[in-house]
Amino acid sequence: MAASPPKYHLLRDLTHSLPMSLLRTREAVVQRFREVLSQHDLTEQQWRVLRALDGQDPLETSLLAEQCQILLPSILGIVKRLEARDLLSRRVSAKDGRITLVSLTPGSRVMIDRIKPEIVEVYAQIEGILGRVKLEQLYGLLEELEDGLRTSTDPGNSVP
Amino acid sequence: MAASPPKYHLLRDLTHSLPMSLLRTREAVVQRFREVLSQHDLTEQQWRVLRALDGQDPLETSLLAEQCQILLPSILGIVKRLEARDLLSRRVSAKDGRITLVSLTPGSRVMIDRIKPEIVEVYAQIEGILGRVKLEQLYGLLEELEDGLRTSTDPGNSVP
DNA sequence: CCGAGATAGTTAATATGTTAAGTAAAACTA
DNA sequence: TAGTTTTACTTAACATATTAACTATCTCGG
Repeated sequence: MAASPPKYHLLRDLTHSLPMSLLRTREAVVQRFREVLSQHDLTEQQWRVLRALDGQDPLETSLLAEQCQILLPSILGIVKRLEARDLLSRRVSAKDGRITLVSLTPGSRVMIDRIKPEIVEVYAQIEGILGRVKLEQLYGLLEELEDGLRTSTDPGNSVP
Repeated sequence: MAASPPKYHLLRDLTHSLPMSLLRTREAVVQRFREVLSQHDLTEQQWRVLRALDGQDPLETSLLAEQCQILLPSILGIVKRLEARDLLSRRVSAKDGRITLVSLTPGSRVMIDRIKPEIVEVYAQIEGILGRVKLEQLYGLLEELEDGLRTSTDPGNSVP
């Protein structure tokens, strides 16, 4: 008979565990982007921040962090470093003194427009590998798993 | 008509970019494991190292790093910290003075056996969310994408 | 055996990731 | 409205990630 399916009651070998698979694939993907971004002296995270602000310009720090999937303490450093390079500006909200609004600068807008097409290129490469159908399928599965994990926090926590 | 498919010649909104999807899903998954591991004062990376050694005990540093998908400079610190806690031991290879062999200790073996079942539990939860079929499908797509990315390094690099 | 070149680790310097505390400015409540 | 609680950051402390430079061995061809 055909190869038996993996047995989940035992531990899969490390190489094929889900966290590792996700990590390895992500690393492979991000590597491509990093090659482009490093040419502009940007880290992947810094680009995420710039990208997030592009289009919804003044954004408060916590929303920015959430969209970038970066924790507040990390975002703080990233934003400060970008601010030091005149790629971001910050100001305290007039309505709420606790909120800090972050926005792009003329310099970063130019930079973003220069980088975008290169990034689009990378996406095209990736699509070329899996094909649009499988790529959409992958997005779907990832989202389904993520939603499932975030919904059913622990055995018994539907809606408080 | 139905919703039109995403247009890849434009940039997907950040939230739905592939690196972000992979990151978000991985974070959601890893979060579950972290909850277990933190009870044992282990980080995700430290557990990866212990898991990798479990079964193929004395392993040289670079192979360990490769299997854990962790770069050498990082592995070094992780190993040293675990060594300081008597969870790992290191010795220079007799045959090759450049190689450092890392192995588990009695203490870490006990610890691993105690943690394993809890980790298996988490895997069961995850499988329960997607179901075995979709989970396997996900593994397949991730692997296919990863292999594709690693193979076609750049437009033109089949075999050197 | 000798020196060039390849290997396996280490260091160093920065940038992030993570968790726990600490702070100032709202929003709430008695 | 004073006191309490919540919110949005900030700091601090420690663990990793990433790239580059450096060191001790090895391997090899001559």
